[in-house]
Amino acid sequence: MHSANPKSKTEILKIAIPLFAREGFSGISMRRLADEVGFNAASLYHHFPDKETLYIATIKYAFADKAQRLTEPLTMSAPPRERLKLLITRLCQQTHDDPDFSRLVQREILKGDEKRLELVAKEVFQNMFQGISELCRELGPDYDAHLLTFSIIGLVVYHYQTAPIRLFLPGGKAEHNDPEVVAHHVTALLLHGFRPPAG
Amino acid sequence: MHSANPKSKTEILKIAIPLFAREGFSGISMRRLADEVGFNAASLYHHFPDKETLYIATIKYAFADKAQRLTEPLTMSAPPRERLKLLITRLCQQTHDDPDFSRLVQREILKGDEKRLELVAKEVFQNMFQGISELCRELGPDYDAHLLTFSIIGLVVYHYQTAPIRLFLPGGKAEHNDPEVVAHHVTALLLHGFRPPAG
DNA sequence: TACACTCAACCAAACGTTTGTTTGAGTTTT
DNA sequence: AAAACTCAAACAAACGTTTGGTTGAGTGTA
Repeated sequence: MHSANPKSKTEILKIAIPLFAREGFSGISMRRLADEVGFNAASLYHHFPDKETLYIATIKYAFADKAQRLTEPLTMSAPPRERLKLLITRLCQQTHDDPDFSRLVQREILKGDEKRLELVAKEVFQNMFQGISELCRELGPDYDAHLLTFSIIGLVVYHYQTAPIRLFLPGGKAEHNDPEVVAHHVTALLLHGFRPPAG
Repeated sequence: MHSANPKSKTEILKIAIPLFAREGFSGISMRRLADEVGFNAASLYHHFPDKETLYIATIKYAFADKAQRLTEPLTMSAPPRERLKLLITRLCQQTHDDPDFSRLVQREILKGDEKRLELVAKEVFQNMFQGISELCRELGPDYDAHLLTFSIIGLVVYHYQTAPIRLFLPGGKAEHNDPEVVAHHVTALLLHGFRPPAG
């Protein structure tokens, strides 16, 4: 009984994720990737027909199951404000722990291929987006739910996106990357705006 | 008095901005850039010693004077809330009108070269950052000014950054890119949090 | 047990193309 | 005439990809 061995395939993808995330599609050659895996460049073509297929497979692999993890805090039964706190905390942890995911999403948006963006939107973000939107309709019924949803995500994602440059600007500290610190800040800002209650 | 003719040089840079912004450094070849300019590839080497120098010149050219325009609304004498509204409105307009600037900043952060990030931070963003930070200390004295400053910028920048994918998510409309709509939304959220006053 | 056979996995070498860059000679401008 | 500018042609290196294998574990037959 012969079956395609998925081990090497996913091992290639695991190594490809940070490479493509940091250097981009045209920034990583097949030889460079093969070197990192410990293969000859030709061996990559045994598992994938060409570079673009390998890249798309890398993205799909990096995005797999992310949708579930992101929607998890939304399914809990708790007061809206508690669900918001939980969501933001989880979002901060996730974004902090897996920066390559954010980078790959960023690069997909920068490339701007509509078909691929539509796929990513529907398969990765749609569930989380709708969950947050419903929460927004409860907590901020006077706002546009679409705008507010992206504001919540943006407050978290943009913060970690700009981490490398924030250290060079006044007041930047390493502890500003602590997910709990960020989550507390974002939650307070969303709930109360510029004038938070004491504590 | 002989000085290098800056005309061709800046014409090259003007054309290089959108190309590098959309495709990245390794995504644009010297031949491709020369074609767009209407030159032979070799001619580029009369104006710039190599590709990297050309790229850095492109960034500097794209970033020039941006610092001034961004700080302009901060110098006005008006109540803090008015200055905030003005700042956010201008930030939305600027980000909307010049998407390539945001893209180049994004790519610089993605690359993560510390020396170049330090340069960009100090020469492009420092003034604006400090101005917003002072405004933050007036409007939201209970917050960390550094975190709050990045929250303000992030609310605007992330919104336009994600424009290409927002259309594929529920509730996305073209009018969500209107700077006035975005400015109104962001200002209300910052001032009041989830529960804005009527109107 | 031994033998022949299959097939996924891997690699060395080479393919044609594209890359960044250089050269040298021509054209335009001053 | 001198300086600034442009180009066709060529360079080595790196690129994505193909070719033609070798290997070793699994399977069926005797």
